[in-house]
Amino acid sequence: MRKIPLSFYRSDNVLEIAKTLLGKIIFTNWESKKTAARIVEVEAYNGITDKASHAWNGRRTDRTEIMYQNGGVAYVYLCYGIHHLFNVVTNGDGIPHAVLIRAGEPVEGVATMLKRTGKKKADYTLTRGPGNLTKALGIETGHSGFSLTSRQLWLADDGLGYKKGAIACSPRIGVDYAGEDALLPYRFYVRDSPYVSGKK
DNA sequence: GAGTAGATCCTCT
DNA sequence: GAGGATCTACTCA
Repeated sequence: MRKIPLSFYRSDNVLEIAKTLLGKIIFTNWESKKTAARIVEVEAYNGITDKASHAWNGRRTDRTEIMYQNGGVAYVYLCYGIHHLFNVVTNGDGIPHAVLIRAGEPVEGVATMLKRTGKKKADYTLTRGPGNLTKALGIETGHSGFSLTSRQLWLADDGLGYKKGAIACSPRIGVDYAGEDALLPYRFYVRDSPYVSGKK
């Protein structure tokens, strides 16, 4: 198991990074409670030419400023007033690429996840969907800007790789407002994981 | 089982 | 002041 190095995030091919992130593991470790989930679903947000991205057309605000940072930091923001969405910022300084982590499989600290989410038993709803995932991992907007190589939050590679046939792609979810860009096949997921969100 | 409303608050206009 | 990279529960059939 090795921590993913910063150089990985600095690639200019956000689609490649998104695909590669499938099977990797997100660790969080705050308040002495360690939790981890294996990523099974992601979406790529391709910078200023992508209407679905917050940074579309070079929009730059206090909130999106994080996306313009050098790759390897977390971008967390609140959606619908309830859900925290966790993104991995990629590419170099000044280029607002990001990968939204949409779903994972619990790996470690399931008891802690159950406590955080208020669920009684671990089933596939625990880390299915971006809102549930961040809740289970304890990620909140205050963690936006954290380095992904820090001691509290990091991504790791345990050597597991999915075969090409096990990975599928599709248009992104919940971005109908983005016009034709909503049709781009920028969502990648593990085909037979019950933790993948969206239609069954 | 399918469809829809409500929750709830930060961010940008 | 409106709306959103969502989820859940409830209605109706």
